[in-house]
Amino acid sequence: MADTLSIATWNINSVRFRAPIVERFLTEHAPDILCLQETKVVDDAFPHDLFHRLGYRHIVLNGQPMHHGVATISRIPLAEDLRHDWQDNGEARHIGVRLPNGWRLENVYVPAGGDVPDREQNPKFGQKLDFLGRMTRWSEQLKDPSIIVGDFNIAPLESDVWSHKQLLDVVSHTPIEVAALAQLQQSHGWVDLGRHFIPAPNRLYTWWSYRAKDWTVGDRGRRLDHMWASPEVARDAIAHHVLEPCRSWEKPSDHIPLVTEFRI
DNA sequence: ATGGCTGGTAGAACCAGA
Repeated sequence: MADTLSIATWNINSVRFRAPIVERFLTEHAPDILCLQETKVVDDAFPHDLFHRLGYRHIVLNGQPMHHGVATISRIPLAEDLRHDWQDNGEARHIGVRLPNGWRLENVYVPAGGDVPDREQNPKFGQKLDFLGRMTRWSEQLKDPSIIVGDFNIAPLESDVWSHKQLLDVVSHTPIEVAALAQLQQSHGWVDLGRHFIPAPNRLYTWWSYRAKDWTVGDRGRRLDHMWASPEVARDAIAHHVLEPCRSWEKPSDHIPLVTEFRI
């Protein structure tokens, strides 16, 4: 009998503040595994009870005070794997696990990179590029069937942003970031599952700013969140969901969840 | 009109997100 595995990724912008919509998402969509970014909570204060109550008893954390933080939450057993500090500054931006079938699942929160797209004027932009460079060197060596998901903070394609022209100088869509992301993708032959299921130039966004009073007016979105798979894993991807309605839920995250279903 | 808002933490004329 064929079986399926569904994996979700969501930049939640505080897992504690967002508890009601996390519960709604898990109840309505029930992925097997949920990868969260920007949990904004130290591991000791993580809301384990919320997830246990919903049937998610396997949780692997990499949190820190105040900012950042990632968590991988599952109904099926997980084996904790490596956690990388690709920025080399102690921030909690990655956690890796192994799934029962041997796949690796990497949950990553790439740095935003500040405002100015120049590493001389803005050290955060340099850190973002260095993070991607270290990821690329890791990815080049990777042999195992793997899935990497999360908030990559880069919208690579013209159809990944509401205005290619107006965002060319805006961090997240600059040519230097797009080139760095392309190198990372090429280093393992990663399949971009979002564009596998919804090819360019179709519109595909995962983030809308909080600053607009109504996020749907003008639809000024960007595709910052991604799900990538090794070529052999991508062959088992059978469906992909982009859950835009979650952007209109009560006290929403500025990012929406993505879900991919795999045949296993 | 891509920063107009948001959350965490301190108790800010804060920081960070993107």
